[in-house]
Amino acid sequence: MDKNLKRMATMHRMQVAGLELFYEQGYYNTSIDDILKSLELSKGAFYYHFQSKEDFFISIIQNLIVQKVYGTLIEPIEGKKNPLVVIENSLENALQTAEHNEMDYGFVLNNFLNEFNGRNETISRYLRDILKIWEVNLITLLQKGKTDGYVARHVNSEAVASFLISSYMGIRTLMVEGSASQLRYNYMTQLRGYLNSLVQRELA
Amino acid sequence: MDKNLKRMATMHRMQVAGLELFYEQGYYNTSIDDILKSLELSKGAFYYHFQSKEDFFISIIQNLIVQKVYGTLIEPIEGKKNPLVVIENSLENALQTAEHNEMDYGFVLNNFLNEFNGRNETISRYLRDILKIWEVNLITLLQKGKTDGYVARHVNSEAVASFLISSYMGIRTLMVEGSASQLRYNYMTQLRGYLNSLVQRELA
DNA sequence: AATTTCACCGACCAAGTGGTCGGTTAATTT
DNA sequence: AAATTAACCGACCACTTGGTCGGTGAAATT
Repeated sequence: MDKNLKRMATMHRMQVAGLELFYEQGYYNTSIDDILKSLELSKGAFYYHFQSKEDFFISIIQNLIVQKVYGTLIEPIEGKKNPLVVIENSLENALQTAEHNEMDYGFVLNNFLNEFNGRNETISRYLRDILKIWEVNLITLLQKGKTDGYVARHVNSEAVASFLISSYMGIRTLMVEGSASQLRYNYMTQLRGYLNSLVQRELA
Repeated sequence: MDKNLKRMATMHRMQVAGLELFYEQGYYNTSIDDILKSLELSKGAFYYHFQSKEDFFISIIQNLIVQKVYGTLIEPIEGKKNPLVVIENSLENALQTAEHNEMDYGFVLNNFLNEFNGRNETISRYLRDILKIWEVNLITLLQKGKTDGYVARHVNSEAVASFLISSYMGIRTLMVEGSASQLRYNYMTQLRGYLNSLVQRELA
């Protein structure tokens, strides 16, 4: 049991350091030695715990990236009342967190998706699955919003979800270059305008 | 003169092959040898024409990427009449082109921006400059649209431009994973809804 | 005809790359 | 106390990387 704890602790340390470097420098541009150097661990330790660099990255996806996306984008919208308000708040919070992170390199999922798209199908699938979960949650929430009278009937929930995800991924990339606060503010004004067009109006 | 022609021709061949491979596999994941192999040229030829891999990529940006972005996104909107219609058409056309490209790996600018963000400041700047040109053109167009009575006065042109760019970059990333046609269609419906909220309404 | 220049060749280099493997050490089991 | 095992070390391997450099043949200059 104590053994298992140590094992888990070391693996976790590696995963955390790995995600940080992969996120900062990219997967292909980060060597296993880079990660090990920052931890003062050896190749032996790495290959004792993980089968390969790819296997290592997949474990990072499953253990860290999934939770990250869940925590910031999915849990905050689960089973809440007014979808449009909830979505607006979740995105605003996510952007604010990013803005205050001085080492921001963009939306984790988007960056890795971009790096692996068409180059590593296995990893791409894992990443796309997470995005899919977000998408499904958005769609479900919007549909429920219709029956609850918050969202207009004519709204195409799938299309709205894609549009929201797209715009969020894009603005996160733009924010990396600086003037994040201004971009966030402008983005939110436009997002509010867009969301407003989906509101179920009172019948006259 | 004839010499210069040959020089230019070889450089151009390298740049075209380079862009193709960098776009497909990423910059860091593509070696100079990869490019040379596809051209049956040698290292000597490469370093005769270019100083380094980075120098080579910068020349690709200036000679190919700039034109690409200009042709698909900037020229189609320059000096036209109704901004909202023009923008809608330019984005729809760009998405259609991407959709019919069977080897689509996303929006060139977005992909490279992602790969170099925070890792190579020199290259990042070149890429951001191109994006900036697009942005400025959008803003100018929207402002002119206000004086021409197409765009509502209250509209924040900068914010709209950022929002449009964001959403476009995002949808292009999503389209890589497949079902491009459905995504494009859905995106366009939402975009139209959004653009519609910017229209200058007739005064009653 | 002799010389210089252009465009290119390809062997070579140091510095990495992901991955292997025979140890070692401290803690558990027996 | 002896044997086993989990966790880790670090030298090593084959291979790839970006980049260098002394050539070479054909074309242009002289």
